[in-house]
Amino acid sequence: MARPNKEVEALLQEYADLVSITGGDAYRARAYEKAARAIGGYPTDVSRLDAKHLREIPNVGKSIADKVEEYLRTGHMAAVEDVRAQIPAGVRELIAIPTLGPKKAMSLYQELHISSVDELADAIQAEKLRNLKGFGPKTEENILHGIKLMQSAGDRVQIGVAMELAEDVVAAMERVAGCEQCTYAGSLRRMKETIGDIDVLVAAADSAPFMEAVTRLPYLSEVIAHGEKKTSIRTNRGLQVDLRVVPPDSWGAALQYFTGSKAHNIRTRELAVHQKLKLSEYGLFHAGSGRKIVSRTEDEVYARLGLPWIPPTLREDRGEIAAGLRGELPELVTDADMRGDLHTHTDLTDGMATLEQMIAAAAERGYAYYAITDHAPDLYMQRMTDDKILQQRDAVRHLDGKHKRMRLLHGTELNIGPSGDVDWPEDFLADFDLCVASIHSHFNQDRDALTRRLIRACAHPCVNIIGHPTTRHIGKRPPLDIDLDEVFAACARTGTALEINGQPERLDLSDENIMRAKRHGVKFAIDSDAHSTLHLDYLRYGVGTAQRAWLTAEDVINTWPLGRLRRFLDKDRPRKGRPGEGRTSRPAGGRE
DNA sequence: GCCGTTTTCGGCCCGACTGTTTTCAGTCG
Repeated sequence: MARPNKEVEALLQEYADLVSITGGDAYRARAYEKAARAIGGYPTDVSRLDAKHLREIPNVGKSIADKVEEYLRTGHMAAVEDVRAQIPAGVRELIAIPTLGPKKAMSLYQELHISSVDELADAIQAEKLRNLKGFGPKTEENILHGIKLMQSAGDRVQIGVAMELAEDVVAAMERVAGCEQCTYAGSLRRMKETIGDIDVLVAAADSAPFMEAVTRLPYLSEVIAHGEKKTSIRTNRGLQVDLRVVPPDSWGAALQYFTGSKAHNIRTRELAVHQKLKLSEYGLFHAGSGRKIVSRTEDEVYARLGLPWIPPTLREDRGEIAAGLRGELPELVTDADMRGDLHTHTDLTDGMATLEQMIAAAAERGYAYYAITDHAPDLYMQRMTDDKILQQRDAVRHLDGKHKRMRLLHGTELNIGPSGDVDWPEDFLADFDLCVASIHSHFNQDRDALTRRLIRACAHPCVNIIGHPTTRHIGKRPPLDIDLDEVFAACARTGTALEINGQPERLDLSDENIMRAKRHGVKFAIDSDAHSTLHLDYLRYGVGTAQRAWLTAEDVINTWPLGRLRRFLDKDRPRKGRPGEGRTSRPAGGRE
C-alpha cells in the first residue's frame, strides 16, 4: 500500500542524517526525523495529498510539505540532492554502526577521508585512528564489534521490508492477463526473521508477459537475469526478486520446492526415494517409469508421501516430517485466532496516532478486546504523569462500548529499572487492567544482575507480560546476556506471560527462545507494540514467529476469550476498584 | 523545522553512560 509514504520517509530520514552529519542545527535534524516517522506511519497515501493536506500530518509544516510536494511532482528533492553532493553516501552508512554517531562519522571523513564501512575497518587495522582526537582503543574495539554485528545480518533485510515489496510484486503480477495463481515463496513464506531475496511464483500457461512485466516495476534498478521461465531483478533498495513462472499443472510441486527450506526439501525427497518415487519442482514421479503422479497442489504432493500438508512456518527440518508421519503436527496459532492486541501506544507518549484513531483501527480489525499500554513515568523522555494516565483511563472507559464487539483494556508499559523495580506503587498499578513490563536501558549489566532484574519483575503481583524480553534489535543490538532458563522458570512459576513482539526489527522472543520457554510451561502474548495504526499489522509477524516455534492458540493468552484472559491478568494484584468480581484462585500461566 | 488551553518566539525528551579526557563530548533510548 503506502509505498510513496515509505519513499518519502526514507528521503526525509536521509536528509535528517545528513543535516546532523554536517553539523546542522540538531533541532532541525530532529524535526525532519519526526516528520519522516509521521509520514511513514500515516495511513493515507501521501501521493494523493497536496501541500495543504500534507500539512495536516503531525510535525509536517510548510517547509517540509513543500519539499514532499516537490518530490511527488518531480521525483526530486533539491535540498537532499544538494547535501548529497557534499557528503559521500558511504559516510551516512557509518552511522548505522552502533556507538558511531554523526560527529564521529564526520570526523573520520574529514580527517581520514573514510567514506565506507570497509574503509573504516581497514583504517582500524592499519592503526590510523590512533592519532584521531576522541578515538581511543575502546572506541576502536566498539566499532569493530559493531561492524561484525552488522555483517552478521549480512545482506538480509527485515521481514517487514521484504513483505511489503513481495506483496507489491504479487499484486503487480496478478494484474497481468493469464495469471492463474501467484504468491511469494521462500524464507518469506516461512516467515523467517530476515530475508535474503524474494521468490515470487506464478502459475500461467504463457510465461512471456510476466517476464516482461517484472522488468517494468517502478522500483527496478537492474535486471540480473532474464530468461523464459525465470527473471531476476534488483530493486532500488538493493533487494533481489526472483520471478518464476510454472505451468498451472505443476503449481503445487513448484510451490513446495521454492518454499524450502533446503533441509526440509532434502527430507521430503528422501521420503520419496524410499517409496521409489522422485520429487522435483515439476512434480512427484515414479522413479522407474518417470510417470508423473501428482503436482497440482502441495496437499497432493504431501499426501502421496504419507504426510499431512505441512505449514510453511514449520518447514525447517526441526522434526516436522517425523511429527507429520505420526500425525502429531500441532494445530498452529493463526492470525484468525488472535482476539486482541495487548501492547500498543498512542500519542500520549511516543505513538503517532490518537487514542481514538488507534481504537478505531483496532475495531476495524475485528478484535474482541484491545489494550492501550502507554509508557510509564520512569522512561523520563515520555513525560508521563499520574494525571495524564488517569485522564487517559477515563477516556478509555468512556470509549469502551462505542465499538460494539470490542472491549477496551487500560494498561501501561512499565519500565524495569536496574534493580528490577517498576514505575508506580503497587496500589496504583492494581487499578490497571494489565501491565506490560520491559527493559529500556542499562543493557550492560552483568548476566546475574540482568537475570535477577527480570525475575524480580516477574514476581511483581501486577506485572502480566514481559515486553520484548531480550531487547534485541535485529542486526543492531544483540540480545541481553541473561540466563533465559531461569527467567522462563520464573515466568511459569508466577503466571507471567512472555511477549512475542511483532515489530519486524525485534521479533522478540525469537522462535528458538519461544520453543525453549514453552518447555518451561510459559504462556505467551503476541503483540504488535504498535506506535501507529499501520503497525497494528505487525501482529502477523508475531504470529508467524509463534508458528515457527510450534505454538498453538492454547499457548497464547490473547487468543483466549476475555473472561479467561481477565482471570490470567488478575494474577496476584490487590483487589480493589473492581466491584462485583470475586477473587478467583490464582491462574498461574502454564497450568490452566 | 515545528508548534502553541502559558507562547507567533522560544522552546524543543532528558538523563545516563561511555570513553576520552582532565572537565566533557558523543551516543543512546
